[in-house]
Amino acid sequence: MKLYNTLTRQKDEFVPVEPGKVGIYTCGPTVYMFAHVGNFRAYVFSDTLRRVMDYLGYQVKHVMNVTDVGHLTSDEDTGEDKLEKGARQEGKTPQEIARFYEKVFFDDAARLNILTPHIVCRATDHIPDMIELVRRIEANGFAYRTSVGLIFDTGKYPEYAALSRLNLAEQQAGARTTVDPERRNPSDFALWITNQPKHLMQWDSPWGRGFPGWHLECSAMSIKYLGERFDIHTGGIDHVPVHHTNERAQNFAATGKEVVVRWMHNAFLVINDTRMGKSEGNLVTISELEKLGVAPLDFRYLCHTALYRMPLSYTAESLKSARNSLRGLVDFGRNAQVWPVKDPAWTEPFQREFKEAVADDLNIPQALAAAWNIVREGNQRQDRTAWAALLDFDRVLGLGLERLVGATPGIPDQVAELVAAREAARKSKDWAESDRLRDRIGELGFVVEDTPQGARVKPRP
RNA sequence: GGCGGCUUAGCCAAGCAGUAAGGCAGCGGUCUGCAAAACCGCUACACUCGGGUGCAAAUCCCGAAGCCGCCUCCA
Repeated sequence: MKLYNTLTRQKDEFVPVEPGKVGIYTCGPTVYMFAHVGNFRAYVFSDTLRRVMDYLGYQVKHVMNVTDVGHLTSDEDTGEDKLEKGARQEGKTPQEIARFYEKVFFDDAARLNILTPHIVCRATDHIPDMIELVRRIEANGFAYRTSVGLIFDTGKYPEYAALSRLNLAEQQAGARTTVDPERRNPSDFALWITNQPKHLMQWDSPWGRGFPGWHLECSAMSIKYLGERFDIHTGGIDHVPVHHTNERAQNFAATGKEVVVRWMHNAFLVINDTRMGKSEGNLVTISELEKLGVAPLDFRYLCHTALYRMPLSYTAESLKSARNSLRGLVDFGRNAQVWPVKDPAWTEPFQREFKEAVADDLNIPQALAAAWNIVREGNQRQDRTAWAALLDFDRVLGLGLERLVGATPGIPDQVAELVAAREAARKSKDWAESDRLRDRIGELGFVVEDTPQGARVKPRP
């Protein structure tokens, strides 16, 4: 299979570190506020990556962090911790805040059929691992002290700019932040932050009481769970220049190796020609999506309509399109599941197309096209083989088609009575009464469809 | 100022050198008491614009325009 690598800026053949296995580390949520649909595009992406790897027969180990400390509100290594700010605003402890939003995150993820990573690790549970990693970094001569704490010396790592292809000489250092005169290089960042007495979450360390820099947790935990050389690290494209660049530098400083073989980054969800972000004030959560009449899985389908590396338009129209598409797939399943199996082989070319598409840097749009071709031809053939193929595809798509098809919403007794009455009216060809009853059923929020097998009722779309 | 991305039908979006996937919407038809649902069919002589290199370019190169992201926290 081929996968894009941010480091090399090209698609190349995936060769696992250990044959038959793949280790994936995903930059997880900072749990101090609700995650929005833009965030979730990233997790649909990493989930899809995991599912594709599994589909192609790899033994997957998927690790994701939960950031519950150390993520400051500014990058000056002196600002307020996000968790603590949230706690102060809501009158709770940082841990209460973190656990609350962590739970909401995983509840939302579950509604998107995002599989829980095999290992979910909280930063605060790994402080000793982080301290140990910093010891190694310091022992290897990559750190120095300032009044802020222990600082990473990016000047010691010639490869520092490679991941994001930074032009450090031309970068306008401190263009939007104040320059710390104690730093040797503008890009240097804090490994361990001390002298912040107002900070609630503090731990003892060889460098004094304090707390870890943001980038540290991902280095420490990815190495702990996946080893000093692992296959894939995922995250949003915004993490390339700072977070992942620094992580990579830490990894090298501690181990002397290129720890991450392949970096993969998803592009943003674009809403009204701008990104979705807190400062943009255009956040939409999964719950709010449902208020708009859009199911979480409709959103998952939307994510599948574009390549993960391309910006995806999030509009009322694109959402509606995704919702209708998913309904189409489900409606097909309702019909197809009762057809006989006629020719078990005709879907094979499409299945091959599907597999090739997902193995080509996760080209889900192309894979989806194969699925729809099966739908069209399946309809013509009236062959359940089509449905079996779609259920196989769903191992990658994660739309839960089988469950969606099986889901039969409850029909209120009142509606059932009206339907029965209408059936009687139709039998006696009393069309006026029949139509009146259909309108009445419609007012109650249901649609009745006449089929050869009798009336079928479902909630109005 | 630096780095990067995008521009394909009404909308979303694949394709990345061999003559435009797929979905949504729309239109026509079959079915139906009428509908709905479902199904069948149709819908870009063309890929922002201008040059260039190829037998061949949406696809490669150069240039222009528009839009966007990152270099503050951010998926």
